[in-house]
Amino acid sequence: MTSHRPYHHGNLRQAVLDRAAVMLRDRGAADLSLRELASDVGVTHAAPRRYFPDRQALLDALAVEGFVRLGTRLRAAVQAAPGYREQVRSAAAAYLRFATSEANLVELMFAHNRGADGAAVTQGANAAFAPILEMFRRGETEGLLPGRDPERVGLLFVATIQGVAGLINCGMIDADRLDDLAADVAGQVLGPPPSPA
Amino acid sequence: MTSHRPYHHGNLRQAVLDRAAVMLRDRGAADLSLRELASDVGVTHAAPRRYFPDRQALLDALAVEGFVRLGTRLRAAVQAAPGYREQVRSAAAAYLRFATSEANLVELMFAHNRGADGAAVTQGANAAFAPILEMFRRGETEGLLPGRDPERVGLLFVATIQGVAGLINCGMIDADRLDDLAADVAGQVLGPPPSPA
DNA sequence: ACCTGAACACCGTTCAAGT
DNA sequence: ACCTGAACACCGTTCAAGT
Repeated sequence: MTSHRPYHHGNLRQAVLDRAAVMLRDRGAADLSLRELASDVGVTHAAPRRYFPDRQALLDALAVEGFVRLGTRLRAAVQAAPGYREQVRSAAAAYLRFATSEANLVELMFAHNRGADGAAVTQGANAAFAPILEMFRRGETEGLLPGRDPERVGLLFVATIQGVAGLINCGMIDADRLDDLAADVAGQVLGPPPSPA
Repeated sequence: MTSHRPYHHGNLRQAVLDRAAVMLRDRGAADLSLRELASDVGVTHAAPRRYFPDRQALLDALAVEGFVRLGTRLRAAVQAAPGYREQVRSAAAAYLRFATSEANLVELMFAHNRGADGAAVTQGANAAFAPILEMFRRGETEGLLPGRDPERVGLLFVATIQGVAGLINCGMIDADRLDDLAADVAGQVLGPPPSPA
């Protein structure tokens, strides 16, 4: 009960960010209050302003963190799968799992009203999608993408999977079709399977 | 200058909704203030509450209106194109044009935190996508979708095109690739073109 | 350098009261 | 039935002042 405590012990920026991530997941970006955040972390309402000049800066920082996490998941999903075709499906499933379990975060990550350094978010997004791009580039060198630009395929893959995630999150697709749809998306970009019949 | 005016002359609900649509387009859903809206329309802040029990109800109503407009555009785009393949590309292009010119509205339409009667939004979405579904059902009966479920194709089509729109709106794809990408998406769901070479 | 505390203008929501 | 006006608890943002 040491009263009149000094300032803040550790890293205030990260403490605010961590608490904000919880608040975002539970209640969404619209309900994210800087004052409540500061109070939760044990600091006055104006203190976080040293690290986040305004509310949007905090939201952007959360989006950047989200893309870091997504990139890690995607890289792991690709590495864990044995062959090219399985990698595409694994990446799709990992993306859908992340996007549906962190719906509020993903909505923020792809929001189009950003703050002064919104470029950092776009840069984070590109970094997160790097494993996807590398995967399709490998597919090209292995001759599995006949006559197709791997960048274009990667772009459509990301768009499709993000679109599916959005339709699931806003209630237009049943969530239990997740793995089913991941395979569908993979099949669409890859073309028909080799010879299942 | 007739002072001390009576209540409100016309349809307050629609007046608020119309003004809100402008505010949404210009500044986004986060900046939409019921008090400012009421003031703009010439009524006290509590008056709109008769028609929109809370802020979210207004946002949901805007989303429903958005889906009505989108459905009209999609139906027109399909009807204006001569053949099946052109219809798919035309619908894709129309969707992308709508989604990029009304970025804030589309973001709201696909938001996943909705109010008490969020089911009305989902219902509006399904109605808007009906022309797409009908288009692919026709494609099936004409034998142009060999061995594929038209509902599934329609779902992936909408997801992909909505995903592309999202990537454009958040700055991850150049907007000038719009028609190019529309053709790409159409090509992806339709398979390779008949015999262009 | 980092945080406090007061102040400003705004917000959504509620509700008794007016016409 | 429809709207007003006051009240409540909350916001983001600013800034002089403290340590």
